Amino acid sequence: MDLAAMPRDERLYRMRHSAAHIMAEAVLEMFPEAKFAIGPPIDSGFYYDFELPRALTPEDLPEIEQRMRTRLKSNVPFEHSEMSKDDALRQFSDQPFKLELIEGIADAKVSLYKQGDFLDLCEGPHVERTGEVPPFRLMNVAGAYWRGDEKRPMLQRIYGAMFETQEELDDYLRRLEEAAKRDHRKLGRELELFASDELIGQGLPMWLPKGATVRRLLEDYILAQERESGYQHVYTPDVGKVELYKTSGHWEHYRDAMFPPMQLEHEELVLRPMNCPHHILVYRQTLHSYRDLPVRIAELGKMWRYEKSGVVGGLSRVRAMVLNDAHIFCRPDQIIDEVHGVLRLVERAFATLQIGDYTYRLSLRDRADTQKYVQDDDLWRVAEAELRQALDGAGVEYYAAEGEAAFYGPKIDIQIRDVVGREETIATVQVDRHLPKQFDLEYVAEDGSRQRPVMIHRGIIGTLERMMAYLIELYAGAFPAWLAPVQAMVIPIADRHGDYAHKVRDDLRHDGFRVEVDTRNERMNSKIRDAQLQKIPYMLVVGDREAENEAVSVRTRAGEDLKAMPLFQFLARLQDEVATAMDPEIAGPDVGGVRGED
RNA sequence: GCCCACAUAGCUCAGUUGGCAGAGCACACCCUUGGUAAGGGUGAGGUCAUCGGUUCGAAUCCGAUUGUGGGCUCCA
Repeated sequence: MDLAAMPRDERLYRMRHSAAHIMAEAVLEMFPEAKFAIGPPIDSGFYYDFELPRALTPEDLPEIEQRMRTRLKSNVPFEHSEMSKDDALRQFSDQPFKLELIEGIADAKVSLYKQGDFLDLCEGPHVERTGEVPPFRLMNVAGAYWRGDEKRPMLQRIYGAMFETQEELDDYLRRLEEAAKRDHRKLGRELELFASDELIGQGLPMWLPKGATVRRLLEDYILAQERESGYQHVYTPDVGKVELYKTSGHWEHYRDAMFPPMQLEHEELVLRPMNCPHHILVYRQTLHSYRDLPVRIAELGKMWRYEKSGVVGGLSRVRAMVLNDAHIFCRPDQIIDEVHGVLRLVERAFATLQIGDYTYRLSLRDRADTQKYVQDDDLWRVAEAELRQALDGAGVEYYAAEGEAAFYGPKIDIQIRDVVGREETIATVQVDRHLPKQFDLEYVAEDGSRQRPVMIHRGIIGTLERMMAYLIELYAGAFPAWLAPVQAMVIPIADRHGDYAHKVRDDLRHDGFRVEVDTRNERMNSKIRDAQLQKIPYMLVVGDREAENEAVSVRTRAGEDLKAMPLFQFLARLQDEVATAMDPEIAGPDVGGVRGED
């Protein structure tokens, strides 16, 4: 079949898959004793897993690449064949991973592909000849468990990037470089947003003054939104007795991710991995009437999770985090409305934050996994139906994903992608009938009977840590004016303008803005450069002319010179900009402007 | 947790076969007082992540620990 006539996806699939085979051939040539496992195409290229006599290093990649290029030049055909399973078992008798794969095949015959002398168990399809494989680049070596199972052997995986043309490949590599530039860990240090210290520990970052300012603004924003939507905020402790988590079921289902308990005189305390049990106990403090429901209990709740040492990093994966958390206790007939309310809050917050690229995921349990999820088929079926109904009613597109549910029920997760394309959950909504039962929650119904409320777990902006990591990368560090840690830097031209510069700063601060004066003994040019690198939205240059006229000369970080204007005029402009940004319904669809600014 | 790599000044990084610890930026001081992306000079700053080993001698070689990065597994 003619490659050019195929859909792009299929063409790329064949090319990438073929490149994986060629790489396996090259690696086997270098290491005749190598055991090779599987090598599929992926989004950006391909990989292949091997068990090798020694560890590969990045220095090995050029040689493997060179051997691959030689094979491309030889332009030999990919030949398809079939053989019986018995023959295949003999053929691959010294390849344990292949043997396992063959044994897992249901058919009597297995499919194989051969290029040159290299024969691989493979369903195909491939390109016709090795010369049809386009430009590629071997990227890195990594460890990966055989069949993704941490109890099986660790193999060495080689990743390659591949696109149809050299231009596309170059473009991909350039995008990776751009992504690295806006990595929140790099910008977090450069912009003094957060830091970590060996003496504190892994996954426990400190929020520096500027990062803390942004966080506080985010907190203030979301708390205000929640108050407007009828949430009641509480404060509850970071710890609880082990007994609390035995009742909730976390101890059984979540213990591996919890910090070990602290032994006190007469009790065992644990750092909480979730806020739900505490909010349940808040609910239980009074007897609720059906008239009171829904009761919406919210908190910026700190949670502690004992994440494995290999996964923590930056702000996106930490061991102590603050979740914009809430639990809605409602009657069954209120569920759909409440879920809709949550989805509306998410959409509004995301619009304000200029988060446009997100997807809805319906996270279901893996039915085969009887350990991870509470066993109660009715509960799961009902909850799933409700979430689907809510999603359909809200008119949003979504996809279902098995094995992504909470242990007590299915979820709607709102997924975003970080700069290098890794998917992460930000917002979540979960309908839960399990915990209300565990804690014997009640409300008094119209007829005086005691009924069990349903509990909706939800987060709008997720954890402050992950949201901050995401926003740093989304904005490339150039926070919109309403969120910027410093909104304006006053730049006096000479020492004699210091008094006026401080007056400008104090006036703006008086109106609630975050303003600093650069009093260093540097030239104006140098101060502008530094304010620019700090991505401060406005630079206010003040010299003789401005001091005489109660004015400021305004320069934006985009490099635009707004010329001199009266201070009150700048103030009005800033007030207007902030108010507009914080209310996207006023702003309309065009709230952008600073996203991606570099 | 597992596989691999890495750790030198606050930051970004040099440091040759084991032989006196380096630069730029940032910081302090002095000169300079300026009009929209880096003015000049001087100076201070390091138990080369930590602990142990090999060696006449270790930033350099070996081991362990801690931390960081890329994956895997997991996950907000």
